[in-house]
Amino acid sequence: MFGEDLTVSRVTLKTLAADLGLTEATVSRALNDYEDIAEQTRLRVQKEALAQGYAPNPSARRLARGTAEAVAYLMPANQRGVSDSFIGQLLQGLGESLSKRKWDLLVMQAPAAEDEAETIQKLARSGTVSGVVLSRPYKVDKRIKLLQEARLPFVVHGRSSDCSDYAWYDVDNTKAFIDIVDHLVSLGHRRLGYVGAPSYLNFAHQRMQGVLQGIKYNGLSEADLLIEISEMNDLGGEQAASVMLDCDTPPTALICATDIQAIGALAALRSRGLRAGVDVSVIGYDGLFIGKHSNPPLTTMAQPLAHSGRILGDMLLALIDGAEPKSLQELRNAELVRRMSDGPARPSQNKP
Amino acid sequence: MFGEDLTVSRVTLKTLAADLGLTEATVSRALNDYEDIAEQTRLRVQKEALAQGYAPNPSARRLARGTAEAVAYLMPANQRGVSDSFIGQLLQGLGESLSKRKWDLLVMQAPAAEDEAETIQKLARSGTVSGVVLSRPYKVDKRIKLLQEARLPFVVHGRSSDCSDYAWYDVDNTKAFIDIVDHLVSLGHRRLGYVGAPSYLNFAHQRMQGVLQGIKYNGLSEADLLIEISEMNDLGGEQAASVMLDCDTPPTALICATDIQAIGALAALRSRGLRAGVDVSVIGYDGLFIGKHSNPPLTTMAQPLAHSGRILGDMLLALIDGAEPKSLQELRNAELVRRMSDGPARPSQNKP
DNA sequence: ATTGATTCCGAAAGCGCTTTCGGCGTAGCG
DNA sequence: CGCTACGCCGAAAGCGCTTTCGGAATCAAT
Repeated sequence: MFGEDLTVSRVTLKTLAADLGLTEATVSRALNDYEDIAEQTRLRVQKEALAQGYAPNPSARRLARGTAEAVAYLMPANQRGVSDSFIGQLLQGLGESLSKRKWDLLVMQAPAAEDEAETIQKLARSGTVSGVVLSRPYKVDKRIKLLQEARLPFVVHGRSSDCSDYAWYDVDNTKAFIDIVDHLVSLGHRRLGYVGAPSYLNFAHQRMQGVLQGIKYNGLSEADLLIEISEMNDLGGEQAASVMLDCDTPPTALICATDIQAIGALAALRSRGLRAGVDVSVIGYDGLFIGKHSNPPLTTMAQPLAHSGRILGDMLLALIDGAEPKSLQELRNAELVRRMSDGPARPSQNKP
Repeated sequence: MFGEDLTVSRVTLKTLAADLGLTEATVSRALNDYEDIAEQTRLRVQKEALAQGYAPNPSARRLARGTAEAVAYLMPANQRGVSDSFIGQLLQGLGESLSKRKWDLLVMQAPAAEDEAETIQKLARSGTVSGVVLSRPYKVDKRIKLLQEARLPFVVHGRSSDCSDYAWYDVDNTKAFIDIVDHLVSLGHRRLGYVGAPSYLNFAHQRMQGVLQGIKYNGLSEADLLIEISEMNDLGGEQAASVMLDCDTPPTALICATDIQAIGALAALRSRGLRAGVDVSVIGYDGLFIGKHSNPPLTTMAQPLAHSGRILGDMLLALIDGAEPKSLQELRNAELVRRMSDGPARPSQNKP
C-alpha cells in the first residue's frame, strides 16, 4: 500500500495483524511473550510492531485483563501553601519502582478534607487503580479503614496509632525525640521547651511521646518541660517559641517537631537578641535542605527519605502480588546531624 | 435477593440494569444526563446507583468513548536530589483544574534523559492521555517537537526559544533580570557579577539575556560584568560567587539565576567575612520560602507560581476543546521583594 | 380512525485488547 | 501406516461501557 506513513489513524492490533497476515490473537501473544508461539513469528511480529511504532491502548488492555496496572498517590490534604518538597522526591521514587512493570502513577486529591472518604470509595469501586499509597496518616485515620474495607492494597508512609494490620514505612519518631532529649540533657540542659505540631497527625503525637519519655528516662519531671503546640509553619514556630522564651523561667533548649517550626524558633531567638546554640539550643526534625542555610544552620534529626518512594512502591507491588501486609512494615531511624543551633547549657541558666 | 451487601463482585452497569429492570443502555443514559430519557427514570436510576455505590469503570468508559479523560505531567528530568518544592504546588493546581471534569492526572518520568523521546511517543501513540503538561523546557526542546508531531495537545510551563506555535505560561525572565540590573544600578552599583545556570535550560538563557540587556540599557559595558555559570544548587552558587569575589576587582553586587544559587553565594560571602547587603549585594530569583530565613534574608524576584498549576490545567483543557494554541500564551511579571541582602554600593568600592 | 410527530427505551454493534478452546499440521511412536 | 503428542495458530467470546438506530408507545392534529 502507498502512504502508510500518512495514516492518521492509530496503529492497532487489528491493523498490525492484517499487515502481518496473522490474527489479533497471535499478534497479542507474540507481543506478550507467550509460550505457545513460534520463535520465528514472535520475532517477525515484534519487529513489525517496533517499525510501525505500535503502542497498545492501555484502557483496552486493562479492561480485558481486568486489572488496573496503575496505582494512585493520595496527596496530603491542603497544607495551605507550604509546598512540601518531599512530594517530588516521593513521586520520583514511586515512578521508578512502578516503571519496572510499566504501570502508571496517578495522583489524586480530595476536593476538600471531608470528601476524602468519597474519593477513596470511588477509587476502590471503579477499579481505577490496583493500589494506593498514603502519606501523613492521622492518629486515627478513617482513610485507612476505608481502604481496608474496600480490600484495596495500600501502603502508608508513616503509621496511624493502630498500625498492626497494614503495610507501612516509617521512621521511629518516638526514638528520634528520645534521642534529642538525651542529647540535650548530655549537654547539660535541664529545662526544655517543646514546639509541637497538631496531634491529630500521628507523627506529631509520636514525637511528643518521644519527648515525654525522654524526659522521664533522664530523670526530669514534667515541670521541667514547657509545651506549645503550633501550626506547622515558620510563623507558628516563632510564636510558640516566643511564649516560652518570654515566660519567667524560659527553657534553655527548644525541641521542635519539624524543621520549619525550628526555623521560626530561630527567628524568635534572633528578635530577642538571643544566640541559638549559645544562649538557647534549638533542634529540629526532618533534615530539610533549608536548615543548612538558616541563621544559624540548624541542628536537626534527619529522616532518610531519599529512597522512601522507591521502597513504598516496591512494597505496594509486593502487596498486590499477594504478600502479607504484616510482613511489609519497615521502621527506620533518624540521625542527628549537628550544625550550629545546639550547644552546652550555660551554667548560670540552670539556676533560676 | 438476599445478601446483596455481601456480593464481593463489583456492581457494574449490567447488574445495576438488572436490578432496575432496565437495559444497560438506559442506565448509561440516565447516569450521563442524556436528553432522551424520562425525568422519572433518570432519578430512579441515579438514586439506585448512589445507593449501590456504583462507580463506572474508567477503562471501559475510555475505551468506548475513545478518549483518555486523563492528562500527564512530565516530571523534569533527574535533578539529582534537589527536590523542587514547586512540583507539589503545580500538581495540586493541576489536580484542581482537572477535577472539574473528573479527569485523572498522571505523572510520568523518563527512565533516563535519552528515553524522553520514546516516552512521549509511547504516550501519544497509546492514547493514554489526551494532553500533557511540560515543565522547564530546554532552549531547543525536542520533546516539544515530538508532541507537535504527535498532535497531542500540550501546554508548557516556560518557553523554549521558538515558542510561537504552542501554548505556554511563563514569567518574563528577561524583564525580571533587566529590572534587577536597574535596581542595582540605581543603588549605585557599577560592577556586577552574574551567577548563571546552564543555558540549555531556556529560562537560564532568558535570564542571562536580561542581565546583558540591563547592562546595556544602563550604559555599562560588558567589561563591568563578570559571569560564572554553575549548577543549580547551593554549592554551585557558592563556588561561582567565590571565583568572582576572589578576583582582582570583584563586583559589588551579585545577581543569581536562582535563589538556591543565591543562598550559596551568601555562604561564600560569609566565609570571607563579607556582609551581604552591606559589603556586597546579592539578589536571587524565585521567591522561595527558604530566602526568608537565610542569613541574611534574601532579596529576590518572586515569580507568581501560586496558581500556575491551575492556569496550566485550564489552558490544557481549553486546548483539548479545540482552542488555538497561539491564543493560550500568558506572560506574567516577577516582582522584586526586598529583604536584607541588597543595599547601596559603598562609595569606596567603585574606585578600584 | 388515520396520520404524523414525539418521547422514551431496547437491541445491538463496537471500542482494542486478552484468553480459552479447539483444530490444523507435523513429528514421534509402535 | 495409524496412533497419539505436541507445537502453533485461528475463532470467538468477553472485559464494561457508549452510542446509533429503530421501534413501541403516547399524544396531538386532521
